[in-house]
Amino acid sequence: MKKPSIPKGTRDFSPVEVTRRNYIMDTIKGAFHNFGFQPIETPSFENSETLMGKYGEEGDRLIFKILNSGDYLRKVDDATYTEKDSGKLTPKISEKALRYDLTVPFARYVVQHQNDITFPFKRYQIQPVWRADRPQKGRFREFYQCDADVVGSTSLWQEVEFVQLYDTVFNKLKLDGVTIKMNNRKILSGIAEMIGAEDKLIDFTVALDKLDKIGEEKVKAEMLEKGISQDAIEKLKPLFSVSGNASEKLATLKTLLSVSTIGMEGISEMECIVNAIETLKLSAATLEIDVTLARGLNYYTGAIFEVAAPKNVAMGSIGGGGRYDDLTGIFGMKDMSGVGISFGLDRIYLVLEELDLFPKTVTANTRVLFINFGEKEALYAMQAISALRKEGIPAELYPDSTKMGKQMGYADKRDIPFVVLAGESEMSDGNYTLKNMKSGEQLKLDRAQLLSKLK
RNA sequence: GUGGUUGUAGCUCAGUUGGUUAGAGCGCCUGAUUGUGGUUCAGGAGGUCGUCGGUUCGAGACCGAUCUUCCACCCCA
Repeated sequence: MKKPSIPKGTRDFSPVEVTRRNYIMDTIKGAFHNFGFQPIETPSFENSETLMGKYGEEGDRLIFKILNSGDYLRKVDDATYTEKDSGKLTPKISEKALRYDLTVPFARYVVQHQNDITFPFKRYQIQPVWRADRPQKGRFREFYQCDADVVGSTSLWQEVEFVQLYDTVFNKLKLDGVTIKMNNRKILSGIAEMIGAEDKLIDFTVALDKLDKIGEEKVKAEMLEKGISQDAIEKLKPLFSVSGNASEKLATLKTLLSVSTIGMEGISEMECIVNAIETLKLSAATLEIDVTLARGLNYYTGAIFEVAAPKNVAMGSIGGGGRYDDLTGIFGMKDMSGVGISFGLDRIYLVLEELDLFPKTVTANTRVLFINFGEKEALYAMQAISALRKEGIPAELYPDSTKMGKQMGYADKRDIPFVVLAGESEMSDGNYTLKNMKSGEQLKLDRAQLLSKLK
């Protein structure tokens, strides 16, 4: 018989994995609450028109489309069918699609429920999203995002709080050495303006983003290839060597971008955030200015964040976010600024695993197993089990009265620390024999003693 | 979506230039041990070699397609 399997890029989670994932999720949730965010949930699939075109051309390709139900092909006209143009056929046979991220559904939620929402609205959302990508290490086709966003406030204090939120979570997870990289879309625009390549902003930033990965020369080559002039690239030169701490970098940028109003605006925003964080201090993370950071440009308009795992772990970013002044604009609601961040649960899991940072605490395991000696003995055991459970001590009875070796082996394999043996002789004395599986020590106890011993 | 890579027992993997009945370790089951697990010993079960097709007298091995794994690109958590 063919062995069953699961689709590419999806995973099953074992009890240990679920426990560990819950540990991360509970930590993040706790911090979200602590910072005043409220939870919402949205459907796992949306109308296609809600998602399509919101993530760029590449995004559209990676959205999982859901086939219409019924005899969907019959409703397609012959011309469209014969043409075999997927782009034209898809909207006719698919009207729903799986959630691709949590930000766009959130924007939809805000616009749809605007009359019931009190602004500024701080929401968090922890749900799976789906991408039809090719899986790699730390990249799956089904994965969880943990997002926190605020809409309805342009205050830079939000950005400051998000930096603190990142720091709080990583501190609680004992994950030291993460770097929160920060940039600002306005600075990128300013640079493009300065070199006279405003129209090539996206191409220019995508190339710039690769600086630490492929090096200065290759970045220049890619820019040249995208039609950015040699002259313009020359003007970028000082940018490649911006160094020092945050304040020093800002000072350098100020002289470089003095000609650009928008660039200066970005610098002053970053300055505000950096100054606040310098006073408030971070404990687990470092805030770093990185003018080459350029993610999510399809909607970010101000601050851009990306969190890098500690340097000794080979892992891409474990979180990201930014400010988007007009996210709800795509659904017809103007002047609603938003800013938010996201935690990559699956990647954080891999990092904690690699650094052996999961707490050793005994997982929500059974504390005591009662050996089953038969009907009468099982009933006797159940009385003690009920009493233990009432005290909050996880206890269970081996369901079948099979050979003792098998029952003991079960306790051993499941790492259950105590076993109770209660057969005829114990029953007649009103006792229970408690065995410590680690030391092998055995004690005869009455029910009250058993309870206090297992507490 | 582009290029490469991987698939043999429940798990980790051997398997020679194509040649008879495909192996090991771990795990599992049974017994030594009918009220004592983790150790030891003896025995046992388990595989249409990812799938489909092709070459050949003969394919786990060679060829093609497809699925899967991992990697790079693209992009991203």
